[in-house]
Amino acid sequence: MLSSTSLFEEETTLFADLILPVPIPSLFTYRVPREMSSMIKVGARVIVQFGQKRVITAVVAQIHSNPPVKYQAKYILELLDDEPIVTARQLDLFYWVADYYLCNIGEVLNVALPAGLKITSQSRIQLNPEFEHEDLLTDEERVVIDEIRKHQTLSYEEVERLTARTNITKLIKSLVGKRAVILFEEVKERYKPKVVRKVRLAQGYLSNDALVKLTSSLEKNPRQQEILLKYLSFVPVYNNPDLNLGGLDKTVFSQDKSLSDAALQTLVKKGIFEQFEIFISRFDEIPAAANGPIALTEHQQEASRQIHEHFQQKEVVLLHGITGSGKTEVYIEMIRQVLASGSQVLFLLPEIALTAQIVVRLRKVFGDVMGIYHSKFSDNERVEVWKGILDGKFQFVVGVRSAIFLPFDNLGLIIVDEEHETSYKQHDPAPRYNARDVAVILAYMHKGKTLLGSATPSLESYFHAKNGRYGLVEMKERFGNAVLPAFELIDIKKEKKSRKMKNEFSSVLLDHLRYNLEHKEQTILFQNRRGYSPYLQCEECNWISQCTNCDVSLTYYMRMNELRCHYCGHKEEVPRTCPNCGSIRVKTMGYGTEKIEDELHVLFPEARVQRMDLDTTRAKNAYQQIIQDFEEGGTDILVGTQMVSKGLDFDNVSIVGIFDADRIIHFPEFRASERAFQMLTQVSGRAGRRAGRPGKVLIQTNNPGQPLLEKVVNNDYEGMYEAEIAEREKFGYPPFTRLIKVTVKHPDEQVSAKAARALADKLLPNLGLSRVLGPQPPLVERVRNQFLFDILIKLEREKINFKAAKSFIQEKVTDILTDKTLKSIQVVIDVDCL
DNA sequence: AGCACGCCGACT
DNA sequence: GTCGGCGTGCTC
Repeated sequence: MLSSTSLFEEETTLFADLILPVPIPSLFTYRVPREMSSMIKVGARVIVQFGQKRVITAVVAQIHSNPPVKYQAKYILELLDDEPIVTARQLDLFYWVADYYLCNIGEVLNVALPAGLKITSQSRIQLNPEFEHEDLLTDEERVVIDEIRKHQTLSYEEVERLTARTNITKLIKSLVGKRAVILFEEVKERYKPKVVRKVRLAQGYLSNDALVKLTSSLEKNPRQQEILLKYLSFVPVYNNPDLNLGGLDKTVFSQDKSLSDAALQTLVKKGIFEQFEIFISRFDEIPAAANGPIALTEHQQEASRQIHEHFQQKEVVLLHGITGSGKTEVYIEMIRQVLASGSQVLFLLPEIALTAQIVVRLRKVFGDVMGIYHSKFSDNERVEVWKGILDGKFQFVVGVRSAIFLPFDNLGLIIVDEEHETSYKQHDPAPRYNARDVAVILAYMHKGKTLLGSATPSLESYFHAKNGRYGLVEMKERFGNAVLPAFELIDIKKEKKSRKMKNEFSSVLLDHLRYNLEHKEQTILFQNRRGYSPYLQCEECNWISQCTNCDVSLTYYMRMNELRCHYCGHKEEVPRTCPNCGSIRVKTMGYGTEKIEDELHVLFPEARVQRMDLDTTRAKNAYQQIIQDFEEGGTDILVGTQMVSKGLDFDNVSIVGIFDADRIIHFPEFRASERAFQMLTQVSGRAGRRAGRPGKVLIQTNNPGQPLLEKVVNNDYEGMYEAEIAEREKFGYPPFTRLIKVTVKHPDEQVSAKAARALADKLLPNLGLSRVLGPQPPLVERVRNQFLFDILIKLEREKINFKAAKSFIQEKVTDILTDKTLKSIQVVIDVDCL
């Protein structure tokens, strides 16, 4: 009362609205403990109890002093960060993503934060000190109690191992009920900085005088003297006392077996040495290369000039540069300029391209101001990139799609390389965002620019560029006189008729393979299908290997001798006879990379063949290993899926062979032509990279006359674009419309169908027949025992209020989910689905 | 998403 | 009679 009221006001209780990394639409309000009030900031992480058992990390979205009226807020348990770990800009972006892609803010946070920044809570049990009635325990419970007495506490997993039962909740409940044990939560921060333990001389011993005295005083302690001498040999403080500050790594002493660790300890105890720890980076320190501008060719300079010019007016520029036109140099020049102006740069790449050569190259140019954000990195490494951006260590980040969520505060430029890549779109857990599109928004929020690059741009981007929404820059010359590869279309039908085929191989392809082997040149073979064969079939009764959980055939894997489902991961043993009729005439049908590889071994026993697909690159360094091997000439023929089409530049590849082009071209999907053109062009680009000597691309097809192949052969992107865009306009597909796919899932086909129908009926009156397609079952009707129905909604770009339409759709979905007969369905909304 | 609560079939 | 199945509803 006497003291100032302002002091009193400062003590009003604060509340914090938190974003929890769970799929719940609302924020949650917690009470800020008094001692935390002056410390807590928006964007900091806190730990809270959520529900009965869970303890989770949340991020502060708002701080205020309005106590909630309908419930009693719980206290925040702990504040993890003194400074925000999520910036205000990021929060804006998270909200934008949640809003645009129709998902919960918590789901965005969940993909944005690397796992290392989320703490885990693990339930553990300990003995209740007041436990008395031991006689009440069952034998099983007694075993658990004995074990707790031995180890103080046990985790759930440890109890599970102890009892050999699958569900231990009942057991633990019973123990709690008998007042034998107490449950508690152990909270662990996952991120551990990497530390180095060091020692250095204490202050008083730094002068030469003191050192001499010290050395002689240790005459009687030879072990300690040895340590001192060792230290001085590494850190000559008598020459330069400042060196002492950095100290010496303790491992230097521990690795030398002749030195005594005990003696070192004594020196520390005596206060002659002092111990300290430093945090070090998990990333190698690579200094940037000499900073002179790289020499751009005339074409590259021109492209660079045009990009700058467009950026005067436009937020986004599309750089359409054919394979080998030297886009990378243009990027490097751009990055360098933006960094020099003091802004940050983000360079996005599709997942597989990131491990490849371009990263090495960029690292060489930019050294350790460049951070790498990649899914094959460990949690700790990812947290280090995150923190490195926050405290200014990394000005430039090369990363995969989730890198758009990193804590930038001043982005000048985002480059999206291979912008047409579908892997920029996240499919499975929400948010189902497209990093390429989010990048444009993110750059805009930072008042920076976006540069999209591709040899085969997506129709959407090219459309925007043609219409002046984006700037368009084209690079149509191959770098350093390298010529485009020559194409040959091989008519499989003809070859079959004249019996020239050897299984999947045409005689033309075989001839070229043979030639290449003899001349020690390398070949890449492309078949966009994993496994040995996509299915097995009985020749007697036509039985086909099928997944029990999904409506797809099981792919046969010869090496593993098993059948696998590519949708749910289900595995089966290969039947020796037909499970239906018992016949032994079960044959493999169709072919994948494994079969091609296998046949190559038979056809060319001396050839060194490598396969590169999802199955051979699971291990952390497998991908790099295969590439390195190929680069060094250890492989003659590389067989692979689309993985071989991205970001690989090899000098000695003179032949690229493509199997089954027809399957890619005629895939039942409206984007098939675009995709096929992109894929075939990208793979073809792997051939003939060497100046002055054209490589050759052999495409096996049943129909060499089809227009799309003609366009691939002539490298006629423009032609493909014109033909496709006309179709898209005619049938109302992107880029003229935006697509939203609503998928209904339920284990009961009838329920699923009924719900989808009901939803479509709710949408139709307002949106109209032309905008609502379906419901129809997707290509694979059943996945993981759930029956799927898709409703595709097409919304014209300029005509329809997209935001309003989306909330209308969401409203109708909520309606359906409250219907008591249908509420058990799952609904997935995919905005801008691919 | 988890997790608790609650109501119906096969077993010590 | 219990154990355990998963449908439903809530979490500040």
